[in-house]
Amino acid sequence: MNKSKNLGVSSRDENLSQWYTDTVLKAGLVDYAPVRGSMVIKPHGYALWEQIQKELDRRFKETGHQNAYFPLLIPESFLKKEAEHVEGFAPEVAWVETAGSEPLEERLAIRPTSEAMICHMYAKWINGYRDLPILINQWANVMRWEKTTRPFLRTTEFLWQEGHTVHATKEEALKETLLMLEVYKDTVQDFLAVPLVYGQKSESEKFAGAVETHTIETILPDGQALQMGTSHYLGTNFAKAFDIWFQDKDKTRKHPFQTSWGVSTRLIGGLVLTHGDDKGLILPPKIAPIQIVIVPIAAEKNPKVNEVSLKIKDDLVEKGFKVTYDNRENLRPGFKFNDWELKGVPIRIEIGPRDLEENSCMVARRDKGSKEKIKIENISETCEFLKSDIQKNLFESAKNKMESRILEGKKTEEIKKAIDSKKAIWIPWNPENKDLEAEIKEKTKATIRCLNPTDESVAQDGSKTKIKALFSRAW
RNA sequence: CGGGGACUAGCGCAGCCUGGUAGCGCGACUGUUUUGGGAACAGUAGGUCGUGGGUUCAAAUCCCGCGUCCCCGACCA
Repeated sequence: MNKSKNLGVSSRDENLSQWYTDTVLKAGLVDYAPVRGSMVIKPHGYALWEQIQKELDRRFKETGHQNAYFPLLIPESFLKKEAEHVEGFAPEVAWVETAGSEPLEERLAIRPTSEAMICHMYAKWINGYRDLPILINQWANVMRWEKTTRPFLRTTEFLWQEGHTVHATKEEALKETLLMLEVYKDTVQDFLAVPLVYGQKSESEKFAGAVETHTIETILPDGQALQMGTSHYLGTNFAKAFDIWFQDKDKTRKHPFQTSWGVSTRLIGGLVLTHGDDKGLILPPKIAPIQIVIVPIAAEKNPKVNEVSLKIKDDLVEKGFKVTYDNRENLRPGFKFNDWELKGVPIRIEIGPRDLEENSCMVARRDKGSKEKIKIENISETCEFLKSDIQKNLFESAKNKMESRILEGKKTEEIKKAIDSKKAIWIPWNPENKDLEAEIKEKTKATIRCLNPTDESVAQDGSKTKIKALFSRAW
């Protein structure tokens, strides 16, 4: 690679952080905007978000949810109603205090999340059990004034979806919480090919105002965890704070049970960090906005190259592939190969005069870097195979690598060593006994990413437990 | 939010220490030859040196404030 041309990215192994910044910028996913922590999501990056949206939205609707849209601005008094909630978000909230030159009577928060606004509305809408369940999702932007920002992974403003549901019974709400975690898990693993660990959050790590938080996380190449989505069981905490009541079948007035769940553009960050290499992005075929790029060689002198390329393109489009024909005249083929590799396109077809003589073309796969000669009549079959094989290969190799970064330990003393060697580690844990969690964080910077069931073991305080905790540092 | 670094043409950088007419490479544009892993030659265009103050006859260069970014730590989808 010719780095002096400045089209390359830095080494992934040497400095993952720098590699990430280079890659998202040079692959054209984002650009920095003038306000600290804010970014432009450029077309190639936004196309990834659109793919994620499309896939999730379909699954939300299949599970009975509807989309709606709630306002951006939340009166300060609403935000204050749930004590833990306001405390959790207070440091990150941006406020609107004036309109034109007039100071507002009440400050308005730019939503850091929408529980307050949505619960206020739900209180109006819910009267009896026949009004339940309410299963609403919204696609929106939110704002959190973060201290350290990185494109996609943590930005001041970000795009996400937030589901907010209301149920007559606790069982139904708990079931919903886990159902949506399952939807996230399937989408991320199957569609983004990003392997996950998942489970419940500890008390200290859960969402401000929730009873339970369930999470999906991936362990990145540097051994650090990235939280990629959360699903919360809110119990009646918000119903009480926002005065949401319903009259049940037994004629008594009750608070309903709620959930909320969300994933954000951070998913794109996780996708990039999981699959890239020193040439740039690698996109799994299912999410790739461009699955196949066709690069013609010496087409200006050989009109037939153009003709055949376009025919192949049409055939592949007809078969349902997302195909781009790169007929830019001013660039040589070698440049185009590198350019599309940087952008992560999974399959590349090369066609030149030599191929025409043999009725063949070259087909290259981005994940392994290999290429082979294929008869033109077999192209769509080959692409069909590559589409599923690349998807499978990316997930399996990412999964193996992730698993090699997760250790099974017995004692809390093992945590430091694991963290120092860039690993995450499971430790038998008694969640009731919390002081040690803070101490471990102090000493090792590792936090509990999630809790999972395990065989009966001895916990940190010598008690018997059937729970283990995954410790790692977090991005 | 602390500690360190950066900001000069679209991109990457030199110039700053020691103040005195803004430079290099890549890219862009025009033309010709090229095209199977980042093309070659010739010509052309492109800059209020991040921003606001100060010192000076004179500031990209020295001093102070502010902004944004990067790296490393403390807090978080």
